[in-house]
Formats: sequence, C-alpha cells, structure tokens
Amino acid sequence: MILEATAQILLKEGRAALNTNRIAERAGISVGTLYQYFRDKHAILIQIAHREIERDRAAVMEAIAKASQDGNVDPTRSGIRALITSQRKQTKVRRAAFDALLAEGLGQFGFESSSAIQQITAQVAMNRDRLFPEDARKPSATMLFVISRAVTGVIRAAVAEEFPLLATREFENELVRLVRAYFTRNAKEKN
Amino acid sequence: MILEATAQILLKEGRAALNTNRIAERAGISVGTLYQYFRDKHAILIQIAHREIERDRAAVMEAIAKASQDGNVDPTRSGIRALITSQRKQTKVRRAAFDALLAEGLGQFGFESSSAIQQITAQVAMNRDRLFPEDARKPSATMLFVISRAVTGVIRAAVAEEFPLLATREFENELVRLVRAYFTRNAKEKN
Amino acid sequence: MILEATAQILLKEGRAALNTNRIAERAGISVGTLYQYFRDKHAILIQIAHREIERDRAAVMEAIAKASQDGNVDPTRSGIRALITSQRKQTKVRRAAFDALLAEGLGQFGFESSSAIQQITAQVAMNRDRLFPEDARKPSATMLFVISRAVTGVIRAAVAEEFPLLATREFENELVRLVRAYFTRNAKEKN
Amino acid sequence: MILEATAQILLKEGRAALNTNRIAERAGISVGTLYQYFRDKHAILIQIAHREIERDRAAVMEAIAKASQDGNVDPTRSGIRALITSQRKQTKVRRAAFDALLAEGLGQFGFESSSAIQQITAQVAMNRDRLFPEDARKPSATMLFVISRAVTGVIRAAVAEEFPLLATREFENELVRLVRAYFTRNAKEKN
DNA sequence: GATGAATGAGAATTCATTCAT
DNA sequence: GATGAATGAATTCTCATTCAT
Repeated sequence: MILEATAQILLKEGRAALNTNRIAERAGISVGTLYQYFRDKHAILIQIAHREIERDRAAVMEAIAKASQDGNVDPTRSGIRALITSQRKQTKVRRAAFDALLAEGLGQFGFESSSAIQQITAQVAMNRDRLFPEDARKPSATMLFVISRAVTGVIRAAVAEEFPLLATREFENELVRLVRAYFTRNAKEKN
Repeated sequence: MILEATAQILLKEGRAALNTNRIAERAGISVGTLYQYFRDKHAILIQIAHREIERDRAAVMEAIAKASQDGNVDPTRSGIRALITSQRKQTKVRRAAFDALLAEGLGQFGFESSSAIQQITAQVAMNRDRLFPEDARKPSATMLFVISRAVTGVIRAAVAEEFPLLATREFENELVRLVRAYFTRNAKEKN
Repeated sequence: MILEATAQILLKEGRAALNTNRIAERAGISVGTLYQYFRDKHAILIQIAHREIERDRAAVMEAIAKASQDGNVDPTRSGIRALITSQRKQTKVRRAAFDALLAEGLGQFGFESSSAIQQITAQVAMNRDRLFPEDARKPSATMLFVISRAVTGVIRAAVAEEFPLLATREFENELVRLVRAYFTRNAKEKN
Repeated sequence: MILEATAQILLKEGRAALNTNRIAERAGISVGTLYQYFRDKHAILIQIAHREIERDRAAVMEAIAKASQDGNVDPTRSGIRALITSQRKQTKVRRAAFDALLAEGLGQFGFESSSAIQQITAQVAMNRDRLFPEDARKPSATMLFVISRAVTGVIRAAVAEEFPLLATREFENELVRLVRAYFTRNAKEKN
C-alpha cells in the first residue's frame, strides 16, 4: 500500500530518501500507478497526516469512553495516557508528514490535530459535573483552545525532544494536574 | 546581510523560493561569497533559528525584569505578554526556519527554544516567594518542562492557526491562569 | 464521437491538454475502445485533418458550382469567399491537427490541402473560356501550384495572424484580383 | 553553441529526438548551463525561429539592394530568388522551430516572418516608379499583406511539399509574374 | 576575499499504449 | 467489443555546491 510504503521509507531511510519513484518501488507498483491514486507527492503526505490525526482521536476517544464506563478510572488521565501512547508511535512518520505539510503552508493541520483533542476536551468538560470538581470553571472556547494546545504542545515537545521522562508516571501526572488545575475555579488571579 | 536576505525571501516569496542563489542575489553578494560565510544552506537557517530564539528570550527576560522592579506588575503576565508579542513577529520566517530544521531532524531546536522559556520560568519560580502564592508547588524539572512547553505550545498554535483571539486580553488571561493554576498547590488529584 | 471530442478539447483546452485518456473521457468511452477505432493518437489527428480538408473542398466546390449556374456571379470570387469562410471555422482545431501532423513530418498534408484547391482551380481554369478573359494564360501545372498555394497561403496567414481585415470585402477583392491578374496574359515581364 | 546543437539534432535526428539533455550533450555543456542561457526549451526554438527569419530578411534585402544598384537586374526577381534560396536551407530546422512555436500558439511568428518580406515589399513598392510599370497600383496595407503572404506561402508550400520544380527557373518566373501581375493596374475586375 | 559560470545528480510528473477481465 | 488499471520510459527543470579566475 502506498501510504504504508511511504511510512516505511520515512521511518527507515529518512525524509531525504523520500521520492515518488522510491515510494512506488517500495509499494511494488509503478510510478504511473502511484499517480493514479494520488494527485501528487504532497497528497500522500496529507493523507498520512490525516490518518495519524484520526488515530490519535480514536485512541483518546476510546480511552475516555472506557474510563467513563468504569467509574474507577479518571477519564482525563486515561485520555492523556492514550494521547501520549499514540503520539509516541510512528514519531518519524508523523513528524515528516506534518513538517512537510507545515513547510508548505498547511497550518490548518495543526489546527485539525489539536482540534480533535479540543473536541474531546469539550465533550469531557460538558460532563464536568461528574468528571471535574463541582467548582470547575465552565469552559469557554478560549479555554478549550488553550488547554488542548497546551496538552498536545507538551506531548509533542516531549516526543520531539526525546524528553527522558516521557514514559513515566510523573510526566503523566503533571499533565493531568495541568488540566485539572486549569479547570479548578479557586485560583485567585492578580494582575 | 545574508540572514536578512533569507528572512526577506522567506517572508515575501515563501519557502519554495528560497535557494542559495536567490539569497546571494538578494544579499547583493555572489554565491561564492555566501559560501565563505556559511558552510551550507542549512547553516543559514540554523542561524536564523538561533536568532529568533534569542529574540524571544531577550524579550521575555526584559519584560520580567521590568515587572519585577516595578512591584505593581505581575512578572508572569508580563513575560507571557512579551512572548506572545515576540512570536507574532516574523511568523513566516520563524516557521520556515524551524520547519526546515525540524524537517531535517534537528529536534534540539524545539528544545532550545522552549528551553529558553524554561530557564526563565525556573528563574521566576525560584523567586516564587515573592511572585507566587505562598503555597506554590516547588517546581521540579518535569514541571518546568511541562509548563514551558505548554505555554509555548499554546502560543505557537495560536499563531500558526491564526487563532482570532490571539491578540486579546482574554487569551493572555487564560495563559496566565494556566501558569498560576499549575503552580498552585491545592489541586486535589484523584486517580 | 472521438473526432468531435478531440476537436472540442483542441478548441476549449488547447493542444497541451490533448491526450488519449482525455479524448476517451470526453468521448464517453474508455481508452481501450478508442484504440479499437484508431491505431494510435496520430491517426486521430490525421482523420481530423482529412475531414477539414474535405470540408474546405466541398465548400469551395459548392460555391463554384452555384456561381457557375447563376451566370451573374463570378465563380472565382465565390470560391474564394467560400474558402475564407471555411478556413475561419475551427481555426484552433485545424491548426492543431495540421501542426501536429507537420510536426511529425507529414508534409503531404499541406499538399493534399492546397491540392484540393488546386484541383478546383484547374477545373475552373479549364472552363476559362467562360470564366476568364479570352486572353487568359493556359494554366500549367506550375501555375496551378503557384496560384493555389498563394491563395491558401494568404488566407491561412490572415487567419493565423488574425489579420483585422480578414472579413472585409477589400480582402476578398484583393484575393480575387490576385487570381485574375495572375491568369491575365498581358503582363510584360522583364528580367 | 546551443542553437547550433539544437539545429543539428533537428536536422540529423529529427524533432522527436530533441530534448534538453540531448541538446546539452551535443553542445558539450551540462543541462544546468543550458538553463542558464535559456529559460526553457521553448526559448531555444524561439531564438532559432528569430534567427531564421532574420536570415531570410537579410538575404532578400541584400539581393534587392544589389539588384537596385545594378540597373540590369530586376529587384523583384532577385529578391524572390534570394527568398527561395534562403528558405531551402535548413528546411527541417526551420520547420521544427516554427511548428513548435505555432503549436504553442505563437501566431505572431508567422506574422513576423512574412512581415519582414512585407516590409521589403513595401520598400520596393515605394520605388515603383523605377521598379514597376508606370501604371502600377499604389500598394495599400492590404495589398502588401496579400502579396507578401502569397509569395511566402507559395515558397513554403513548395519546400514543405518538396515541389519538384522548386529549383527551376520556371518556378521563379511564375512567382515574379505573380507579383508583377498583382501590381499591374489594368486588370479589369468584374464581380 | 570575491566572483559567478558551470555542474549534474536527482526529482516530479506525464501519457501513449497494453491486456487481463 | 468494451473496459480502465497499470505501466515505465522519457522529459523537463532545479539548485546546492565548486573552483578557476
């Protein structure tokens, strides 16, 4: 499959080795055939990016759903854990796909990506009666933007920078804390 | 100047138009001369990235220093405001420089970038007696990592996605809240 | 119909957009079927060229025939007018078809094309007792070659160069004059 | 030289064998260098076409100038002879160059080409007191258009169709006759 | 130190044609 | 007869880098 071939090359040979002839070769098809399925090289990366975003979304959603049913587990923590796990996979592939896109000016992908998390966050937040402390702040659009980008930003950075504690409970704890603290009402702001 | 020429091309003509011959032309020198100052094209982007990181750092540091002297202003807010302002400048140039680098596997740059903010955060946190509520948590390395990437992640996303409220007080407020809440002790976590 | 589809593409999308897959698509058939009717792409253009030549021939013949019956009208003028009208149609299609053919070394088409006119001219000339002044020169093969290529050459150039007076009576007059003058005997040549 | 290499390939290997790599190879340079001198493949053909047009013009002009000085020779005949000679050279090269251009919609080249002849004709015609019979018609713009395209049309056709009498005195005679007859006043037109 | 013409490997993409179904 | 997915050779053009002047 073309996407798989592309992912493999990205993974094993690096971005510099990624060209349409190589992809076709790896996929066991001819270049011509490749171009029958994708308008251009670009389109392949786009599709990979979409796929990865969707995988994240699905992973987080499933984790939260499970946690919500099982009253013992914190859905926030569960979702964060799933997101960490998901982002750690295919690091090189994701990075190549996203970088390629960003490099050509597709800012919306960052959006789309975090947006999935944002939607999930929103959904979770709407159930805040059960999930959050009673005094939780009602999440505004800005709040959802901020917390979703904060969480994805931290995880991405940890993956990109190969943060040594990425796989630890401590790291997970801190992310959970970040989210819960943000939604907790009694912070007294001063200017 | 070579860096300036590069930045201009990035800004006005986009990344696709960036090549060493073009840079030399814009800089008013010959390609040969360009290669006397930079080992290769790569090195130019690296230097631009460094420059932008340093600009962020300087802006934030200055804002915090001023705020610290003037007892009336919150250094956290002041620093965040400075970071937002700094990141909004040269968006295209920064993005191109960082993307180009990331695309070629220089993860350390994200590190370095957020790291500057992290250092600043650490420094601020050490003065937490004055700056934060008495009950603030003592910042661990992980906490510094998390909060610095969270803040830069949110701002970057807002810039990249052209978040409409980017320039508003509300957005700034939420970032300040994010930081303060994170360092506030009384969040009761549950697992 | 395949020829029609080809003509349409030539007309609306230009020669660069002409390829067998596109033709088949436009014709509402599959490429495979297209190759059942035409040996190769080439053959399609050839057939179009033939068709256009035949259209010219038919138009001129008909005009002359009519004029010959109706004693009031000059068959020469009538034929020229018909040729102008015919050549003005489908300009792009004709050009593409002929160019494509010439480009691939089919000189005979120019021949065939003008040749139709030449045959007509010959026929007309044979009736010169009625059609031309009494003192008209007896047309040799060379003369027929010259006058037929002269007339088609002028009209083609006028079409190709978008000569502004192409549609005027003046232009038609001059062509008629060219033909009649050429066949008039009393030109005194000097060397 | 690039143009020379292109002309040679056109001549010896035919149009189908003409590609930029081949040209560079034949010219003894690298493709890169070729592209430093010509924006694209197209531009090479354009330049060749210009060159050929200019050669025609120069040849005709010179012939006429010489004939005008030498009172014994008819400038019209002399110019026509020069044009025939000029067009017979580099047939394949010219054809390829012009076809390529026409194929991509550069109708103006036909114009430019015949236009050179037209200008010459105009100049000659202005001296008609000496060159033409006293009763010659005063040439209008349309007349110049017609006669220039007629002459070039006939010669081109003769070359393209490999007209067997192309090199004969008879052919030349007929062209001279065509021009002189056209400018002779006493043709009595009827409609 | 500066120059900039030359390099040439390499990449993306096209399209006429085939042939198994 | 019709189909249309697959082919892959071929072509145009780019651009980082070098090096003789």
